[in-house]
Amino acid sequence: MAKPTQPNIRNRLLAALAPAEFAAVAPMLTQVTLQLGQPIHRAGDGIEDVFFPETGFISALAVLSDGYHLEIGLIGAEGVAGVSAILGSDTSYSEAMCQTGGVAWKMATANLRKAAAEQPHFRELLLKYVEVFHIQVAQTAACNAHHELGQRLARWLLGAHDRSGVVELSLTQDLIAIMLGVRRSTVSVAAAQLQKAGIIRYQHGLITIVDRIGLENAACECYESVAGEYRRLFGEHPKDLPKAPTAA
Amino acid sequence: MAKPTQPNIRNRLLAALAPAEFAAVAPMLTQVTLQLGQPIHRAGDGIEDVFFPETGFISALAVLSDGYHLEIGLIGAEGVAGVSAILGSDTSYSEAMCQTGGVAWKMATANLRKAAAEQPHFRELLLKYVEVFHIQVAQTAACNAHHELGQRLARWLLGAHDRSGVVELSLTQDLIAIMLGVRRSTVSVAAAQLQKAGIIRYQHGLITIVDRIGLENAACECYESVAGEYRRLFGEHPKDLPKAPTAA
DNA sequence: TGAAGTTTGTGCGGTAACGTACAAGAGCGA
DNA sequence: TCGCTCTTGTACGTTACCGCACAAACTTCA
Repeated sequence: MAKPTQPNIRNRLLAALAPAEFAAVAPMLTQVTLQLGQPIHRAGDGIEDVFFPETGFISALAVLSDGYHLEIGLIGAEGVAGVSAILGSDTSYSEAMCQTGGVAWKMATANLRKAAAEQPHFRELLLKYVEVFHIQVAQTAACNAHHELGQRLARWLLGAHDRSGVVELSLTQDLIAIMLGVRRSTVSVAAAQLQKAGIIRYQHGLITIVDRIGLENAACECYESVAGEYRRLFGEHPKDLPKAPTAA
Repeated sequence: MAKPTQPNIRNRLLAALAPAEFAAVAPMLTQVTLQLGQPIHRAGDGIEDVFFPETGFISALAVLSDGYHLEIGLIGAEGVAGVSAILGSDTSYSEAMCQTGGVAWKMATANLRKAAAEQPHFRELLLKYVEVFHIQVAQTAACNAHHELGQRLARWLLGAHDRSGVVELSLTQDLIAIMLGVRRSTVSVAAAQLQKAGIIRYQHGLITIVDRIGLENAACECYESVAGEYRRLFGEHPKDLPKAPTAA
């Protein structure tokens, strides 16, 4: 249970490795459970381990000195938390926090570097992931400046749906407001509109995605644009994209 | 004139190389002149060459489908335009455009990869630069969402000052408005306030920084926070930072 | 079943920036 | 020197979101 076998791996970076590469990397992985709200990395602190999520997702957050938080990227089974370590840095510039309960593979930073040095394909994959994550952050910057909250909320829920794989998300509007960098009451209004349109349903910390297509239509282009980059990373066709299931 | 000698190099990434490494890299460099407004990379196009600025600076821009532009990062002599190529991608996700006349060293992407593979210190330096650039983008995302335009304008002017090294910047308010993702008239109001405070002076496409310290005080924390990361990249002490000169 | 804590709805004055329009000033070329 | 173009100032109604406050609804647990 503590050590992975590749057929059971859901993290797509690890799953994309050739069997020989995976065999070399597997002993460095330890399965850990992530709790809702658990801090993964703290801004300015050292990165001891990186995390390859299996289920659930992790938010990367920029933190300003007045305590303001803003999500800059979501990390799920398609990625890894701790891109700074991949690039050779010892400290995390962003805060990383688990937004759902979940399971992840933990790897010590020193092992990550060793593996990246010895497995060229692994290194290339990690760097390409860094690039797509970078694109996600850049798109988020433009999105925050230009798109309305309703669209951004829809976009965020789509990202959370993709990464969690479930239609019922344990999320308060308060938490979402922090992620999107707006007032909680502003989220409340935008969420009410989505609910009125029959796209989502929610009560008391539980959001249900009822109409995935409707949610995609309500979101800005930023969702599809970033999702396309992730598909490209894993060599998927632009069409025939596998979609997470939708509630009745 | 077409080939560099290291003592004359102003680009700090190239200047930081050991003499032997530089000797290996130098034959790959060609000096080019950049014109104001010249596109360096186009979003979605291939990256044929990367550019190490010597003088002047380049903006990286996110572009949305409605034509909206927003600057996500500034690149001057401390960096290189074309981070995607460093990470192994063939296409640029962002638009890069020269904002001032200037000179840069051009290097073919294939040569960049060859050099990075053969010169480990060069590769490490490039990846660490990518990380700091990433920090800059993330900080900009939070800044756009949270700080007022007056502060953001001051921050942007400081970045332009640092990278150009001159106090007289040939920049219209129209261009600055695009960079900051706001109306031109909004920039006009914010710029007038800075001028009234005696911090800058401007007329018809020429902005002069009169009071550098005043500008730093008018800017949000984001300037200092990112500038500190760049100092760290080049191993400078947090204090004793070299400042560009200020107009009388 | 009652109390306490959490989550959400709603209202309201305030404000930064939008969107647009027009006028005035500055520089450039004929 | 006269116009044309580029750049900047300014105005004004509109809007999205802030900042805050309070009530209502739901959940949990004693």
